[in-house]
Amino acid sequence: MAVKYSRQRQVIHNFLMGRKDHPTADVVYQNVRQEYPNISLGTVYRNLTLLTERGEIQRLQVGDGVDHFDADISRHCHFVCSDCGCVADLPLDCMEDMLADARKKFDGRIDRQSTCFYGLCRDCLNHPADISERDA
Amino acid sequence: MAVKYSRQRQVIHNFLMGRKDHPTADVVYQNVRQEYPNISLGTVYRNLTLLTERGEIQRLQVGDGVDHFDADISRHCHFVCSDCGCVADLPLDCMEDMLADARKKFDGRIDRQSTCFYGLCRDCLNHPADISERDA
DNA sequence: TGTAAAACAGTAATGATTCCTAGTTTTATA
DNA sequence: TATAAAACTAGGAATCATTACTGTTTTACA
Repeated sequence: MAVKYSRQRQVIHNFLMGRKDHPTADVVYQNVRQEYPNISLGTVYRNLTLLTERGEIQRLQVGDGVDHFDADISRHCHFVCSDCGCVADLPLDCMEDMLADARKKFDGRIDRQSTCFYGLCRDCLNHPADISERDA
Repeated sequence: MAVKYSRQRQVIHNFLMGRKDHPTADVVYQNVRQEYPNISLGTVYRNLTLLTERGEIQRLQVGDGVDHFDADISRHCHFVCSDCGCVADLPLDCMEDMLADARKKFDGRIDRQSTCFYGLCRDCLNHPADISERDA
């Protein structure tokens, strides 16, 4: 199935490339809709999947039940705040070594790795009041 | 909220401790039902969540859209086969170093880490016919 | 331009998980 | 042992992210 150009796909990809916060499909939809009012949510999902399959973006599953998308396809780790849910990049030098080590030890083929750290981001550490408000 | 004993919870925990393949909630349900015929799926979910919150098991989100559960709560990586979807343990020595490195570089608090490798398991590598059948 | 393939908008369907409620089990205490 | 409060259960309804379907519009190319 040849891929044809679509304005919608380009707008989606452009939007993603301008963000560093790894938005969800719905966030992409809400934002792209500002400049492209009658794009449909299905189109957003279809193109995010297509771009992912073609390796132009990557899909992140950080464990909050919603897929996030990242236009940065370099190999890097992520951090997810257990309080506010924000997702940030966390580049670590040891990723290559780890992948090599895993390939050495595992009986099978390893193609890629996904590493995610969990904790509290700086903002949530500095504003503990927000946590009690949330739990109240 | 104090935790009271429940037969269902114990059966669920026992079942998980006897498996190394990181079953999903539904697999737990289907199996536990053999010996406990009218346990409900909601009870399975509730107890898996409760056990996870109490740190007696861990929840794995490997990116197939379904939660997996692991009675082994030691720090270890996982491997997920992109073909058959099986989930296996993959212990690596470098996990401690990686966590230390992440804590050094990240401005915030890091509590835990989740690392998952993706590729083809040995069985799927050895039976490439299954792959073409699947795609056909 | 004319046409076939691919993409679209809009909406319905799916499926994992959570929520709800009335009834049951557990546990602490008398 | 009774008993009462708190926690738990079964069963089913509700939620919500994502995918599938359908008739229409774009794109690519002759």
